[in-house]
Amino acid sequence: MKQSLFPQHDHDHSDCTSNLMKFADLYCQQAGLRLTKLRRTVLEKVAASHKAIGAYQILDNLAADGQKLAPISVYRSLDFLQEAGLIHRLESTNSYFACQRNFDDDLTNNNPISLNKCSETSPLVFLICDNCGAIGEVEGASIEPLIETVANSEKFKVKHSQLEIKGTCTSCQASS
Amino acid sequence: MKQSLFPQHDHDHSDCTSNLMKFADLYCQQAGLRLTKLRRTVLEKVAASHKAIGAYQILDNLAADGQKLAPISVYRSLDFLQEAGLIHRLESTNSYFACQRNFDDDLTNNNPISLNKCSETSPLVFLICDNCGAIGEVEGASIEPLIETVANSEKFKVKHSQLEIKGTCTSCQASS
DNA sequence: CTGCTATATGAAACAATATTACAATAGTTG
DNA sequence: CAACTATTGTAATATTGTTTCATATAGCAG
Ligand SMILES: [Zn+2]
Ligand SMILES: [Zn+2]
Ligand SMILES: [Zn+2]
Ligand SMILES: [Zn+2]
Repeated sequence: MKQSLFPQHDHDHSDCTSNLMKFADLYCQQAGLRLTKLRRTVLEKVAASHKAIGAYQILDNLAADGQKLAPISVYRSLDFLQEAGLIHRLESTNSYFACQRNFDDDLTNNNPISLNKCSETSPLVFLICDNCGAIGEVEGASIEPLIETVANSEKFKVKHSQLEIKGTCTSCQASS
Repeated sequence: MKQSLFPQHDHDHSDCTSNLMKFADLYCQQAGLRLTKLRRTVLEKVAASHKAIGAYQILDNLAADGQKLAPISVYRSLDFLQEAGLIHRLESTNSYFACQRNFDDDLTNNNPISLNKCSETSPLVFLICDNCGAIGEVEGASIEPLIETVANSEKFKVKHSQLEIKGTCTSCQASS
């Protein structure tokens, strides 16, 4: 059962985070990646909402928790998490959000974790609500052929692509 | 006759710039936009190559010409030029490049200038060579329906979208 | 032309984002 | 344990972009 990319503003987000963290633990373990305490904490901060968060917001956030870090520490964790495909970076706003592609299925069905689920070799497609800040991540498969076509016509060799679509999400349209 | 998005590295770029500046003058005049001396100079700097250039590079560049400006002056000009659709901003690299969509036809055929040629309401699609830095700008029309489809399925109201595709251009593949 | 007004530019300080370089510590392996 | 690699700490610095207020200039009405 397919659920909306944009959860209701008042949904119970604790489910989202617990699933996400559970997935992250399993995924890193199986991929041989070290989700250290710091990296895990940073991921929790990023995953705390469906909005994108800035590096310095995370920094302040951690400071408020009593954990005072230098910017570089946060950036290093963000780099790791991005490499791992657990978070993405919104280029247009210098901010980061947790990858929300449906790992729920894998977890609830006890499927093996798909290691390359969010590999950056497939195109990234994001719907960004400029009202509430929520991000909806779309499976990039549908634009892949189109990108191939464009690239082939120019004999351009594609390594990575990212599509950022800005506008207004359903929830925000309803409450306007 | 359609020419490649990626000109040869050794092409005569003076044609590109003179056409571009001629178009910019006409376009701004007809659109009632004021392409002031400063804005025009900044546009020349941006259009000096098919690569993207950073705001502070432009600043240094102008300083080398004896024109010492504050950052804000450059940013204001860049904002104007972007609003006018004469340049674009690469979000992933905080840099700016001149819009190269074919105005040549209009100029050589004495067609009326199409005022909304590069309106930001249509999707922007860029091919970015990570070797030589050249940008190829693709007519976004082909991905428009796809974006519509994705957005409609989520009842998302699109305002703006930008697709950045990174890889290697033909010229650079040849000389590798 | 003269003064009025809107637009554009100048100048200085500052804010936000990100990186470099090197030291210290923790984890892993033999 | 010793040696090695990966991670984190610390401090300084680089890069990118904005706020604020003052000044200049273009376009226009009288
Ligand atoms: Zn949630
Ligand atoms: Zn919203
Ligand atoms: Zn050229
Ligand atoms: Zn190239």
